[in-house]
Order: sequence, then C-alpha cells, then structure tokens
Amino acid sequence: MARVALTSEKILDAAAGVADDGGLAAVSMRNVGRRLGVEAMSLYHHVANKEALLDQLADWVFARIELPVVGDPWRPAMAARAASARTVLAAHPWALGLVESRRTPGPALLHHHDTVLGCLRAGGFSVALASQAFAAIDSYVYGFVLTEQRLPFDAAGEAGAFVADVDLPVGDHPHLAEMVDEIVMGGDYRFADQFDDGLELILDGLERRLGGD
Amino acid sequence: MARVALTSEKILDAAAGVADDGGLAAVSMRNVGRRLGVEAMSLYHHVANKEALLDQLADWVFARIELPVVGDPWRPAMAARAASARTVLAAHPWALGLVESRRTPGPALLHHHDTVLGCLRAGGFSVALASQAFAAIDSYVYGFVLTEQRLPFDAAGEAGAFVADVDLPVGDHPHLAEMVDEIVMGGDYRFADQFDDGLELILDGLERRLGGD
DNA sequence: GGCTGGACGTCCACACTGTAGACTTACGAT
DNA sequence: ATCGTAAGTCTACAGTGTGGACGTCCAGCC
Repeated sequence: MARVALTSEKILDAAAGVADDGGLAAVSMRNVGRRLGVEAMSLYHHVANKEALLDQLADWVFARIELPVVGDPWRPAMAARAASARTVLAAHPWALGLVESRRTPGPALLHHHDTVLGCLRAGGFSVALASQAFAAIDSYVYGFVLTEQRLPFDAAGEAGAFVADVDLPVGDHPHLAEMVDEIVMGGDYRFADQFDDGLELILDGLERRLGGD
Repeated sequence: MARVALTSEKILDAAAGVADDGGLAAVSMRNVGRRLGVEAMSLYHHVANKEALLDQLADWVFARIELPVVGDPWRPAMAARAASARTVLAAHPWALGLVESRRTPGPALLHHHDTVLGCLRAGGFSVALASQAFAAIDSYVYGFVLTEQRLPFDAAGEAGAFVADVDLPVGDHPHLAEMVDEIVMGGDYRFADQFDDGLELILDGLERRLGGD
C-alpha cells in the first residue's frame, strides 16, 4: 500500500473541507479520515485528539486572515485587517463558532494579536488604549459577522427574492418588521455596507481619543 | 410512581444547570434526564429533539437579559441593556457559544431585538441608523465578553496572582507581553473597566451621527 | 363507581461518536 | 538481510441522539 504521507496540514485541510461541506457537527474523526482515505485512528498519529484538532483548526482560520505590517499607518491597517477577517469568517461559516469556543490560543492567533497590537503601538497608542482598541474592533468584527450570518437572507446580494421564503413571526414585532422591510425593499440598501460605517464609528472614536486624551 | 409534571421549563432549567456544572458538552439528553430523575426519551414528549432544546436554551438566555422600555432615553437604555447582557453572558459561560451557534431566532430574541430597535427609533434614530447602532452595540458586547472569557486570568479581580500560573508562549510576542504585563502588573487597572469605555466610544459616535447626518 | 382515550414515561435497538490498545505493515539505516 | 520505528489498521467499549413498541397513570365521561 502506498503510504501517502499523511501530514497534519492535510488533516486540517480535510477537516476544514468536511466543515465547509457539512458544518462543524460533521467534523468527526471518522469523517475526516474518510475524506483522506484513511481510518479514523490513523489521525491520532498526527493529532493528539479531537480537541487538539479543533484547536488547530481554529488557528488554521486565524492563519488565513491577512495581517498588516508593524509600522503601517494604523487606521487603514485596522480597516484592512477587519475586512480580511470578515472575508475569512464569511467564507467558512463554521469558523466563527469554532474560534469562539476555543480557549487555548494557537501560534497563529498569538502572532495575529501581537502584530495588531504592535501596529497600534507604532501608531502612537498607549498600551491601555491599544488593548481597548483591539477589543473594540475585534468585538465589532465578530459580532457583525455573527449578526450577518443570522440574517434570514443573503446580506450581500439582491435581498428582495428571499423575503417571501422567510416567514419570520414578525407580526407583533413592528420595529423588526420595519427594519426588515427597509433592508429588503430599499433597492440600493445593503446590510453589508453597514460594516464599514460601523467600523468607522469606532475608528473615529479611537482617533479622537488618540489625539485628545 | 408520582408523575411530577415534567414541563419544558423544567427541562430548560435542568439543561442550563447541567451546562453550568459541566459545560455545554455535558448537555446530553441522558444527562438532562438524569438531573430530572427521568429517562432521556421522556424529554422528547416536550422537546422535538436536541437541536430544539438547544434553540430554546439559547432563547432562555435572551429572556434573562433586562430590556428597556420603548420610550426610555436611548443612551442610558442602551448602556443598561449592554451591561445586563454582559452580566448574563458572564454568569453562564456556555451561553455565548450557544447563542452564537444557533441560527433560528426564538421568541425572546425577537422580542429583545424588537424592543431595542423600538427604543432607538423612539430616540430619533432612522431605521438604517438604528439597525447600524444595534449591530455595533451587540457586536461589541458579544465580542467583549468573548475576549474577557478568553483572558487567562480573572479580569474582574486581582490579577497579579494568576500570572505565574499561566505560561503563555509570550517570548517572541513583545507587544502581547507588554500588554499582559501592564494589565497584570498595573495594580488599579482592570480589563473589565474597559467595557464601559469602549461602549461609550460607540455611543458617542452614534450620538454624533444622530445629531449630524 | 367504572371505562376509556390520550398524554406521558420507560425500555430496547440502532447507528454513530471519541479513543485505548494490540496488531501489522513498510520504509530507512545498518 | 535485518532490524527498529513510524504510521497505518482492526477490535472493542462506553457514551451519544433518537425511532418505535410498550406500559402506566390521569381526566373526563357514562
């Protein structure tokens, strides 16, 4: 039998593929093994256990987010990183839930955080303000993606077609109904556009605080 | 045998208890049943399946967040809601991951969203701005709690004692090290204090936009 | 009172999960 | 050629969600 050099990268890619296809719940050792033409137990020669695999998979996600270089002007750097994070999280709907459920940070996450903090420090932020900025931006991005994914239609595309399919019990929720109406009916209105708007809200605040305080 | 009127509220409370004790992973039909002195299958007379139970459990969390009344001044209302959400999410560490992983909104969530939106609309927000405000605030709260939970020490208390136990591979992550140092060593510095600061950042921005635009 | 229908709890069975442990195979170095 | 080791397989076990058959209690009726 041709031993085809099972590596932990291949295992991670396979796990990501399984998750892309069937959701996080489909990521079982047997399924990942099957995708590689291998028995479940073989994976244990490269991965300690399933928890570790999921940890690494969360880090796999972080490794995919584009990072700025320390020294870049902080504001566009933050905007670009936020946009990249959003892209990655949107491409793998399972990623958000996974990343959030892991408590042990992997190398990619550490490097990520360190670089972002460095970028802010180089831009003149105090340690405390940098930490606050990081928390605020990160929170915003995660939360926005989450909100976006929970929307009952495709926020990026033509939304009109979808509203008929969804029957939210919107009857006694007038404000919700109002919002859905405006979002769905207003032709040139895209929920997704709010991402940049909201982000600038935060960045504006940070910039003011950077100058003022 | 005394039939003790198993209701879906009791089941939800039991499930929350199991999760409080042993984490989300411990919430199995058998464990929830055991906590009620009942077989797993009995639960199915009150709950469609485990997915539905988890959906309801997520809604159970939302029902616990204090809501403002439509008509209250929007800014303190938003601040209070954010604080309450944070309290609830912190009291049940499993809640965040659960809420985020569910895609079908329950009645409490709908009512919650509707009330918050109503509060903003009554405060003079346009539909678009209200939706943006909601997304920004919610995102911030979720993200902050998440960050807080991931911190390797108790963010609310005396942090100094914890740092020795944690050996983050902080060696070649200078900015991360710097931040941890300052957070942990600075006696009167509390990560938790940043919550209000960051929130005001967002509320300030909204207030400006509400007047200006 | 006694009957009955339906609501509700139990039990067993099945496919599936993570993973420990023993086995087998194939390759690189001697 | 042989051996050691790394890396696969196979078997087994406890635990999971849940379908279906079965039992059992209670409310409403005569």
